[in-house]
Amino acid sequence: MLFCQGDVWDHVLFIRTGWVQIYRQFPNGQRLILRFVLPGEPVGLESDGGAMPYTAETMTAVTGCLIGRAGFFLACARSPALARGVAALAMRETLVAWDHLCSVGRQDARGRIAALLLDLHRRLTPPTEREEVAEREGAPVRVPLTQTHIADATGLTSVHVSRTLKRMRQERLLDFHKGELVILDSARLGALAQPDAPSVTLTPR
Amino acid sequence: MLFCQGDVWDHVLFIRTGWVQIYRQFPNGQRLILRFVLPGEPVGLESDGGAMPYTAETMTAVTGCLIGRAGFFLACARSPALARGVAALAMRETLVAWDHLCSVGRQDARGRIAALLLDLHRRLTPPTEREEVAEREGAPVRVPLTQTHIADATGLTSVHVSRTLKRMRQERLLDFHKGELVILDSARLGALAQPDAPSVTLTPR
DNA sequence: CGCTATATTGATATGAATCAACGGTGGTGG
DNA sequence: CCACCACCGTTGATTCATATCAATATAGCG
Repeated sequence: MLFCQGDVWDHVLFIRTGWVQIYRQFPNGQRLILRFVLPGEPVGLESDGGAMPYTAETMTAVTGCLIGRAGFFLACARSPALARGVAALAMRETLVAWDHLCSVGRQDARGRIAALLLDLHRRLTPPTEREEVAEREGAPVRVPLTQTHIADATGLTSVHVSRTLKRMRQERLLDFHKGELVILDSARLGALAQPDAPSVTLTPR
Repeated sequence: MLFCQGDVWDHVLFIRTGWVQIYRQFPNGQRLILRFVLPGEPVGLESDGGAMPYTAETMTAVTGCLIGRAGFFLACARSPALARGVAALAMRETLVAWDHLCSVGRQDARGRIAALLLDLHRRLTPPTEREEVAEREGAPVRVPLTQTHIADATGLTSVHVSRTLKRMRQERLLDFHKGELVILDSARLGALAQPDAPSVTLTPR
């Protein structure tokens, strides 16, 4: 547990290895995972300096670079390039949140799970290996999630995630078992996850 | 229509008066409203400079300040304070998106609508008048939304929004008719919208 | 060994979507 | 002035997706 919703946390942590989950918890005991933090990504940037509006908890052993919040923003004030980079990071963060929002707000269980697992799979694949999509299909990737994690990230129930994963396995879309993710048919999965509409074909208004 | 998903839009627009909706559209014709932009807020900041990943459309007559994207970020590069401000803006934007995500992912129709309308009502009320919550109850506020807007922002159907608003009206929670929003019982509405869990009372893990 | 967390499966309940019809309203043009 | 039309909201009947409740299996772990 890095910090808990409500804590004051005057640091920023850049993950080098391991996974972290960022989530909100609700009075009724439910929670919603906002983001999985992978190596190279920051934790704790989104804050006004007061109580953290979310919880950060490690999912595996984690190493990273811990920086004091005040010092970090002091450095930003001295380096416009750094400040600009942080702004770009934060804006990309918003776009990621909006993708997530669309997935949860407008897709069914299969679509949400497809979107989540495809996104994780993509982020875990070095960009140099892109374009060889077919190559990567069938290769197992280590993804330290439980079905409960998937449920909490997609706004579903773990029971329903279990059923849906079973169905997707039967449909030869993917296989997910014991933290091993195998993408079997990225084309059909991508269609399920409904990538952004080709805006050219949409009549505006 | 300020710009359409897929367009290149090399500007940033700061709204002075009027409302703008930011949304994603999907191949099947559905859409999801990501954000309502109110006076004082920016449009088009979240972008990598390429095709816009969302559509921005005016909901009323709008005035504002239109700035070239390149010039704006040039100014950021010269003024660390400005860059820092933009970064803070973007981070707050992410927190807003996460609130929205929680609402859509973990609440029922009443909760989602309550959260949306309370949020709009709060943003429309000058901060100087805070603490006089009871005062503001019962005062109608102009909110230029249709029920379809509410549906597209909450991930529901306009049919279901109609039924749910009727029920909330009968429960004396609020009244929304023809763009006039009246908050009747902000306490019960706030409970429905499930504000952040009081993290102190939650046992971590 | 029993503990706890995780996954699976079945039966049932429920919230929301869908399909369909209809009424009001404002705008537009004849 | 009226006829028409597009949009918006309402309501009812029905279907469907997902939640809920409950039982069981399994595996890791101290």
